[in-house]
Amino acid sequence: MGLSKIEKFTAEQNEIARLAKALGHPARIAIIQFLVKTNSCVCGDIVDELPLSQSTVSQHLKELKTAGLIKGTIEGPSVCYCINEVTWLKAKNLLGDLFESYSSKNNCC
Amino acid sequence: MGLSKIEKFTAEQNEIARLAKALGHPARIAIIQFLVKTNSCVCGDIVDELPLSQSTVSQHLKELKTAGLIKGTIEGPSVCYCINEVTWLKAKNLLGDLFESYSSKNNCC
DNA sequence: TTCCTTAATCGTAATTTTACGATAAATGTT
DNA sequence: AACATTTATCGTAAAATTACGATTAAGGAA
Repeated sequence: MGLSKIEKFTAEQNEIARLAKALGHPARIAIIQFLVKTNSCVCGDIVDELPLSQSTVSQHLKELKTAGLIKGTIEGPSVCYCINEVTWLKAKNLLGDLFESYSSKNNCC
Repeated sequence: MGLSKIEKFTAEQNEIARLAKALGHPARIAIIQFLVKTNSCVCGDIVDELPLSQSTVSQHLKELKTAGLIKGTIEGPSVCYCINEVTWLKAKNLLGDLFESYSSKNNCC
């Protein structure tokens, strides 16, 4: 079926999974790392940074944008992308809390 | 094509993406949260906790196990699962570093 | 041994993802 | 206006994901 039954899970579980899934491809990690490294809007250079075709990169950018992790603003003929701080912090907190919630004590196997 | 060109990216990018992808489904988040909550080996109760069939849950468990995030030990007729601490901490660090690497200063759009 | 329980695997189907070339749309330049 | 640049979208194909029922495998209980 390929379609997750999102209605069966909590809003938080769906949200965490949605954000993690958006980060679940090396190209998108590369895009994020590039945006973080330059630490400002990046206009037009992203395609050149990736070993993928322009259309494929555009698709990955769209997925990151749909997930809310980045945002793009039109700047003349090109588009400038940067990290979307609000969702970025939400992802940081949700995933951070998940990782923090585990304690190695009582681990029996 | 559905196949990511993992050879085009760095080992770190692939590793982060691989771990994030494993967390990219609400059922797997639910499994992880359940294991974290009980904070010990969970034997046989996982299927009952999820709104999915036994075979589907088994498939999700396998993906988490393949990613290294959980481990299962055979305990009589059932299998006990728990968080795999080593990979869990690796994921925590890799994703943690990624989220920490972003600073909202100089954000222009 | 026979039965029951538990979990993995198989087979299958629908959907999504990944990827690329080609095309379209939008803006700036000459 | 004509052209070049940049990015999104369309069309397509291959592969992966998700899901379930049915079956298999393994261990414990009667």
